[in-house]
Amino acid sequence: MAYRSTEKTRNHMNMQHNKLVTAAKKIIMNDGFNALTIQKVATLSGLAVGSVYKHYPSKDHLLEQVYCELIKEDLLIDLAQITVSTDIKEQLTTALEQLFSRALMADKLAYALFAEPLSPKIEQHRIEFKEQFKRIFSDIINQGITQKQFVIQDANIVANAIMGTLNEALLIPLYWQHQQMPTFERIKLIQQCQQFCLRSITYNGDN
Amino acid sequence: MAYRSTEKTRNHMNMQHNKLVTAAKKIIMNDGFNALTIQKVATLSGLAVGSVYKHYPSKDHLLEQVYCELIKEDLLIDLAQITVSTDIKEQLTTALEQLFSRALMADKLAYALFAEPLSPKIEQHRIEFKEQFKRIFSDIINQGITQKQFVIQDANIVANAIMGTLNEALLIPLYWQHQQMPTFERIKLIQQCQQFCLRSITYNGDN
DNA sequence: TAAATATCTGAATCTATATTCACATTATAT
DNA sequence: ATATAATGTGAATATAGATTCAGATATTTA
Repeated sequence: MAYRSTEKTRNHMNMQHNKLVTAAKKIIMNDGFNALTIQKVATLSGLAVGSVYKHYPSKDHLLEQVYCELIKEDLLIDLAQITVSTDIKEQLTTALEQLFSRALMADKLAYALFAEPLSPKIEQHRIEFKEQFKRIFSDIINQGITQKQFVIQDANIVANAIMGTLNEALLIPLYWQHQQMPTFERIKLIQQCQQFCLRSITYNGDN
Repeated sequence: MAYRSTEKTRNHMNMQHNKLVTAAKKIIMNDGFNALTIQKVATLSGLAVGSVYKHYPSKDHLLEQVYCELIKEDLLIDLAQITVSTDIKEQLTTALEQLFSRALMADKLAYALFAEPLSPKIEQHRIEFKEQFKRIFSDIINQGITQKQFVIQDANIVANAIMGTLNEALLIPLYWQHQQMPTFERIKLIQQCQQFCLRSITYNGDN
């Protein structure tokens, strides 16, 4: 007589949900957040417009979730990689290399996640993730300063400058070149950004 | 019998036009480009909505003009100031100081001009102005490299990194602090950003 | 002053999307 | 098989803001 959710329905629900998220991610990776409309995700995922709202109360909720998932999957820095070495300068070098190379590999997506104009709700998440990235760097920098390996300065400002370099020297140029950058040039770009940051932080940045 | 424009009408036209531009600038300085609606400029300038379109064919045209005027009035770097010294390192120091201090003095406006999300049309102007700023720096840097005063590196990438530092280390923090930064802290911030850039470019950045 | 023409006005129109909702379909439990 | 309840559907609605336009007002010239 009654009707309760069962294994089968829950499975189906999850399938639908996956289709939805997959479609949303595809749109964002190709054309960014601002290109995403409910119509498009609905069509691409094979659901109806109204069904989208069975999974998320609003577009912003959908975008929030997708934003967080994408940044965790594709851009979050692997701390284990960084602490492989105990040498603080090597740690900094690795961290910079990871941030820049991940961003450059993620192509359009990195632009969307870091630089594309977003609604305030999602911008808030971006700020929080940026804080995470920055904290990774400011921690390393402060350690280096304590160990008298790095120049004495405000580590937070430097962390901001690193994020700025990422945006303006990597993501935005790449975006305006429509991702048409050959691999060897990408590697050179990563190295130059890395060197730029290292020189400002360590006493002998030219390696 | 006929009717032709006369001194008086042209004056009136100009007055109206001024009121319009002034109102637009006021809105942008207070709340940014995205807060500007035709309704608001109309109300604030005392014109009717329809009259706005006697002066500009579209909102974007109005914004374009205002964007360019604001950046020229408030942020463009004074080249004469820079070339006061013939010492290339001093030139770089002055240029950085000018860029950062002007931005910090312009408060919300600098955020609006450099960092706020804009429509593509206006973004194009922003890119052009940024190119101007960058060229000022890359020229100085290339000179310094030729004179063996600066580290050998791609000056364009460095110029981008400087713009990035401006955005992430100055404008955005200031914006999120709602411009509540005491003067002495602003000066410290400018100096730190300046030092950060100098260290990456010159051989002895700590002055 | 009247004819001719320009400018002014703001309500009505247009556009692009997000969101809702009445109805249709599907699944469950008996 | 049927009653009950969830889920699916997409046309209709809501919203915000840019743009237009028919009529009102103002200015010029004769």
